[in-house]
Amino acid sequence: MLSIGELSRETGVKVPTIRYYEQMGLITAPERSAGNQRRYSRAELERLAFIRHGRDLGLSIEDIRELLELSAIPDQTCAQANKIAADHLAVIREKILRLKKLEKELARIATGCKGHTIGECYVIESLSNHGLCADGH
Amino acid sequence: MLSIGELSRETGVKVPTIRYYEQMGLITAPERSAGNQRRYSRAELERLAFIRHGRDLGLSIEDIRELLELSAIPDQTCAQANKIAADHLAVIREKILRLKKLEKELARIATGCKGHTIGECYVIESLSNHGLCADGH
DNA sequence: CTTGAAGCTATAGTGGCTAGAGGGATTATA
DNA sequence: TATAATCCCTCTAGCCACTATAGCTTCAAG
Ligand SMILES: [Zn+2]
Ligand SMILES: [Zn+2]
Ligand SMILES: [Zn+2]
Ligand SMILES: [Zn+2]
Repeated sequence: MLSIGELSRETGVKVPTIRYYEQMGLITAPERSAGNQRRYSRAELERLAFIRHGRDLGLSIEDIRELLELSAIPDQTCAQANKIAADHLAVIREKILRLKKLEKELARIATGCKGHTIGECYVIESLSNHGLCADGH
Repeated sequence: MLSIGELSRETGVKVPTIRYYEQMGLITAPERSAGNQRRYSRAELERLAFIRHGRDLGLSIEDIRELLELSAIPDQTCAQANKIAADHLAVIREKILRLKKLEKELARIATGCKGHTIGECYVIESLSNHGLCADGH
């Protein structure tokens, strides 16, 4: 049996976050010690590691909740699990595209200032005037 | 003089967001009509457009607040404005790098499932086992 | 003068945590 | 066994940048 601190160290999930996940119903309330402290089993550690991995991959809590529910039914079709992964990949790709556009614009803005005062500053001018931007963002 | 709705249409900033910016002190409380409704001048429209452009470029409210304060002092050096832009560019580039790693991992996960049931699902397996991941994320 | 859109304030909710206050439990050492 | 250090408990509030709702008032067009 692990204390919440040990579980935290083993999974890399911070202690208040573990309690938060319990409150959100992502993990069930564990056993308690005689003095009312949480005590976790190995199965609970694995579940938390699954959650952590999902979060590290950028999945939302709700996606993870659904994947956890699915993973409890080994005989069911995995179409929905595949869809969650595919949808999330699409979201990440869109984010990358958006950020690349921003990067282009910001690289121009951040390197374009040849002046020395605010009155001549290309950064300030660029923010005042979206017409200087190449892409629509 | 513009009503808050007209200002919203002209800048693309939603009405509740304009009120929120006022509350945050990013824009000053405008004149009011006889019936207590907000009335904006062209100068206020330009200030809001500046804010909107900053947000579209991903700057934080605090960065924008600082840039607005700087822009009021045309004779001062613009070093700080340039720094805000450069720092933000660096943040965006880091985000892109992180998302590209995620994309790689997710592309593998989302396209790797050859099974049909949860029990054989590569998505579920990948989440359970970080060892399958190439990069540390 | 009526109607419907638009505006007002105040409060609470979003996601995913994180921080702090004010205590109780456990464990290691003396 | 005493004590001190560390850990853990609950509860509440805060973070960011909005967004939504409720219950009301004002405005502009016909
Ligand atoms: Zn400059
Ligand atoms: Zn622009
Ligand atoms: Zn599958
Ligand atoms: Zn991994």
